[in-house]
Amino acid sequence: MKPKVLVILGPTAVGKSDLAVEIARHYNGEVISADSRQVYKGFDIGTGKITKKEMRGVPHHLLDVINPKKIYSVEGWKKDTEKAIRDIVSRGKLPIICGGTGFYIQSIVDNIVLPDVPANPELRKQLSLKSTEDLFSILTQLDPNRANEIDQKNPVRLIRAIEIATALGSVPKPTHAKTEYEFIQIGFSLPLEILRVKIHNRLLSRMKKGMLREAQHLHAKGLSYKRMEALGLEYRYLALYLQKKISKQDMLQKLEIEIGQYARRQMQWFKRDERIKWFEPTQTKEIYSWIHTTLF
RNA sequence: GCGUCGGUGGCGGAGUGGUCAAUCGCAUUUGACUGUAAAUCAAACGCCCUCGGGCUACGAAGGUUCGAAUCCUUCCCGGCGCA
Repeated sequence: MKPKVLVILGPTAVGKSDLAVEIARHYNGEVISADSRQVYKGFDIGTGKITKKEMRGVPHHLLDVINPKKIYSVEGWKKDTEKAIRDIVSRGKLPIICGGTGFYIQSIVDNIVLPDVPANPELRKQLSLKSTEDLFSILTQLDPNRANEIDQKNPVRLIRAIEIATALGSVPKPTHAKTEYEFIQIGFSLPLEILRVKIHNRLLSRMKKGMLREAQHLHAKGLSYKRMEALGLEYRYLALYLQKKISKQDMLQKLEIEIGQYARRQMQWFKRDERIKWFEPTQTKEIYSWIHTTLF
């Protein structure tokens, strides 16, 4: 029988992290974070990273694994996570993946094998100057099949596809390898209106906790505003505010909206995976009984 | 009270006689997702039916005109200036 891995997912602000700790304590588990921003060192308050105290003795993996100046992505996360799972299982404990980055989660659950083409900064820089139309026609020449399926107006996708096609001659179809684990996915959700209220309150509390200072500090230590903007949400708007490009009020207002939109996008992603068993975070009893029967 | 500028769709804000259900931005909704995924991107968005069309709309009411968001009159509301 394959070892089981529990996956706890859901949109931002539903309260995944706390529940993950609870469940980990209950089932002798360790948590692996599936959050594309919490991997960065120093991104604490703005990402709502769990604190040592909140971990309550439960080991957490994939937090603070890299300097934010460096680019981290699915590939790295997947490799690191595979390693963490192996390690946790070998010690007879239950791995619990917890996070809201759908793509990361899917990469491990479906064991997506992505083409092994490292980023080509030189090429990316060059391509980033081109219009989407140009990018599309370049891709069409390199790999008409991929061009046929790709989102023609999405520069990020186009650039990556060109990057792969340049290295490999064409863009191979992604394959799904067999997994050595059985993933059990449980999702937490709440109606958007409620999520928005929680987001509002959380934003204020993050401000009180010194999110602004955190951003200032990161910049003082050499993290460019440009990079912060690229990372999105909190750090993007904090950076804009610190550069005096927007007012504080604007920052808070826009952030609240954008985080809500982000939550929507997360749900959009998760929605299509029918294997996910959904709960509202308050249904503790049901959650535990379901986990119990699926786990054993 | 007088003068003046203005009142446009959920909001901001174009449009100043026809081609306007009304540019655009935002919000909202729906959706995409092959190494940036908190990123990136798309569609819809007055109401009613199927393309096409019909209906109701640009503060209110009248009027001018073949035709008005656009011109005129009165009224209501807001900003500013003078009292």
